[in-house]
Amino acid sequence: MEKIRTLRGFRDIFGEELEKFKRIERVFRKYSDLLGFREVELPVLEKTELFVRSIGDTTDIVEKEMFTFTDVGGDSLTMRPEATAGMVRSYLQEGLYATERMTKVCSVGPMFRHERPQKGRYREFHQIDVEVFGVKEAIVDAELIFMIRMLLDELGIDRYRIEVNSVGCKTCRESFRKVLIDFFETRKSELCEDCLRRLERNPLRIFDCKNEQCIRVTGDSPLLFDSLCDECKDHFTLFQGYVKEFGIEVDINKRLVRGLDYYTKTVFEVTSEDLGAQKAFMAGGRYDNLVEEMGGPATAGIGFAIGVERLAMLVPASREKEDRGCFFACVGDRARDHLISILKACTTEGITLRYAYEAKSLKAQMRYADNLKCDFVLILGDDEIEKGIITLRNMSAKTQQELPLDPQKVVMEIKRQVIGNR
RNA sequence: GUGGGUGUAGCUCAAAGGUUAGAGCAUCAGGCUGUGGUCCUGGGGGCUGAGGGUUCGAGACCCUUCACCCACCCCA
Repeated sequence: MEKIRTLRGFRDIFGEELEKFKRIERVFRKYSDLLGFREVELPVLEKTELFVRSIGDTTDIVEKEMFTFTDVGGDSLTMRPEATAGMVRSYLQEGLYATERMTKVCSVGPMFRHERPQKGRYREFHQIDVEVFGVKEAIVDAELIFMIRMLLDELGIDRYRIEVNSVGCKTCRESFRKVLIDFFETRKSELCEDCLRRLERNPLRIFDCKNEQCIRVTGDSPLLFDSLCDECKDHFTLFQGYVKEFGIEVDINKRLVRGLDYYTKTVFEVTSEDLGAQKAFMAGGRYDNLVEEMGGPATAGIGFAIGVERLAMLVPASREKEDRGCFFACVGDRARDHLISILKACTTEGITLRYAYEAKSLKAQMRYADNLKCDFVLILGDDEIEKGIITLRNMSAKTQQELPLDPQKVVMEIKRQVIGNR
């Protein structure tokens, strides 16, 4: 019979990788709390329309990467491919725009995109998401960069670049679009097939192309950054100044563009050369029109997402020594009768107690205990029972002592030695 | 969706068309009474990803298919 395995791009996450996930979340929650973010948990499944309207119906995500199906009632439903859409929906649905002057929220969970898997890219992947609604001032843009910096520092990651850019607002982007199309029309013959398609669709994304020839062309092209309107220019200048005050170095990448339609003004990406081709592991930006476009009041917004799988690849393996607890080795049926009382006492007092469920030779049990890297082994057999004692062996010190056969006293002694071990 | 690479034991990999497909690691059991790691001995474990073909003979060669990996597109 064929083994059933996970769907393509879906994985079991466990062991060392899961430990890194947990560490990342722990560090994240520390700073999201400190900076006043409120955590929310949102549905994984939403109406398809939510994503079509927010992400943009000509983006690749919406066109070919969503897990979409029709449910029994006939509605088109979609497994969320990113977090911001749901966050905006929730902000509007819960009426937060009316009850607080600004809103800082964050969320952690799985996202789904129907893409071809590769290094650092899966169909089910995890994002940590941060959003601020109702603040148009550039100081909050810088605050998010600061937050990113604190996270990276505490996680012990130092090989990365923070790239920033401005993609302007509706007005400056529209007028620039025409300039850009005119330019590329004159150089059409030099562009690759993909870029010719981009020219029709979204010419800004030609800047993303990895083809050398195209890169040469874009080198000669006018840049959106250089034709920002005064408001957008001022916003970016302020942002830069605040970032500098935080003492954070960022690289201005005037070619940086994002794949989602809703971004305005500030955009940023954190990249690492240690990740393979998918080198961006955090990214975000401002979206000052999105809330209104989704049917809410005109409300500024900004946020970013962390790709947890990608970030985990950069997190150094933790070398914290974990407490492997104690093993109970028993010889003979009479000894087994004491198992439950000892297990109860240990568990109550916070000591991990493990033992062999099936009867085995003492040698086998010792081997097992060693295998589990237990720090202590309790040995109980007929000899001990006769004398009313139990043997406690310290595995690393290779010493052992006799204790009275009393679960409470045994547990107290182990606790005392555990503290001494540290 | 497109291109390239790889599929052999739980894991990492051998076997240049010729016996019964091997090794290391892992696992389990022994090495005289009830004591772990090192060492020694032994055991279990495989439809060689699947299906077809060529051949006296296929893990190997050919075709098909599936899976995984990497890359493109795009994105975290």
